[in-house]
Amino acid sequence: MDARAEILAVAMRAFAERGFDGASLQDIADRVGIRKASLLYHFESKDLLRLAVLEQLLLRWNDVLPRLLMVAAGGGPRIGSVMDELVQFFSADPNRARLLLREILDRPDDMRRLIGKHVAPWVKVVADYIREGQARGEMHATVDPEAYVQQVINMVVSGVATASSLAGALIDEPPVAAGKASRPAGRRRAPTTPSAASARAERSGKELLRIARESLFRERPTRATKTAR
Amino acid sequence: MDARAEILAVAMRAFAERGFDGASLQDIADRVGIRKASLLYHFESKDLLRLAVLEQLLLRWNDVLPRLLMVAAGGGPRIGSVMDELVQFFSADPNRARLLLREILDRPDDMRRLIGKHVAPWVKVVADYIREGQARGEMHATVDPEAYVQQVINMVVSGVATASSLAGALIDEPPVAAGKASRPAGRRRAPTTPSAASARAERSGKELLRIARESLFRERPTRATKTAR
DNA sequence: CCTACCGATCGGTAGG
DNA sequence: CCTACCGATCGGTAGG
Repeated sequence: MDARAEILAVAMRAFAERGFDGASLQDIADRVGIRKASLLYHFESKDLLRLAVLEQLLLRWNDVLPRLLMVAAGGGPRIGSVMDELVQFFSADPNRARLLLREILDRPDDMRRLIGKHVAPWVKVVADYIREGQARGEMHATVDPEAYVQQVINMVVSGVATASSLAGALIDEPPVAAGKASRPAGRRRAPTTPSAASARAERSGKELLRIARESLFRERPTRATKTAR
Repeated sequence: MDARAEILAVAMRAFAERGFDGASLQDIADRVGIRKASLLYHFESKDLLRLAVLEQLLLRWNDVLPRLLMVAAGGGPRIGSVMDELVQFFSADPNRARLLLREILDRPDDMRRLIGKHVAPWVKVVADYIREGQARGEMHATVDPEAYVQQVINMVVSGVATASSLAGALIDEPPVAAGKASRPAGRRRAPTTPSAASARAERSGKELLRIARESLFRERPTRATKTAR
């Protein structure tokens, strides 16, 4: 593999998991299998490495953006698809969410500029789409489009980034099947079986989508089966 | 002021703003106005200082908890008040939200335990309250109570922590009055006037409350005018 | 609470 | 891409 690409991948993980200050160049170099000085041959400084990691993340985001905007502005009446696209991007690699969140905490002013430049434009598009939906009476008139989109983005990014701690601690596994496997009665459960973690993530993700939907659309989005009245 | 209390306050700010690794004992000591060695006389190690800061945060939370649980479980039908209590706690000092978010990112396993111990119990209470509301037909039957509360907590904490970057970049100031002050036509606006920032925060916060409400209650929360059925 | 000091590690450079 | 090295800073200790 291209050395630069491998360094970027390793650095991405390191910055996302331990933070920019917590991750050392020595540590990144070790994981790549080169000397620290060699790493600094490819990236002139730690800060330039950080910027390259961010740039790479933006590039990947630009891959899914066109699809997202087509779904939003084009024919499809499914704003749910926009959400799906968003959720999938960050769920595909939770370190993307963690990295962004850390950058926002570490360098809020820089990130405000970056978000204003790379995110605000398509948020505007989605917000306009919502305004159309409001005009057609499909969406709640009380929705504040920009603020709504901001809250949804926040929910998705932060939700993915904090899922292991928040969902892991607050959500029990779903009942699954009644008493299938014999779980020893003593302790509550294993620290976290991967399957249990994903079950929690699913419950959490389903609720996220429900909240986003229910707070946007006026009626059940599924063909109304003569609700009450 | 008590030296320990002053150190805790300064350390809280430092850890929240720069992260545990990014904040140095030297820096904290300087801001307190003592020597680093003196700081380590009050707190045996940097890690114990971190734990003391976290403990202090939990103590303050325990101050508002009883009020919150009374509102939720007691007579008041206002789950909105629970939200208000939550929002107010973190808005009163955004560093509380930043610190918690950083700890979740830095030590997810530790925080999962801490949340399971100190947060899960009252989440259960609120979730039970929601189940009652569902049984009475006041709240959507599709709500997953635990997952809902988790998402709302996530929204509030992350929302407060990232407000300056996310809301700051995505939300324009509200129209306020039409063309009251003469804003020079050239640049878009000042980097961020404090009043503009708070206006954004208000729009963002209002929408957060709306989303939480609309996705929970079946009808307009105002007195049901003979609900359907 | 201070002065004085420690080994370890940090990001980064010189030179090949 | 490497070896060899740098000054600065880190958390922490000894001793008063």
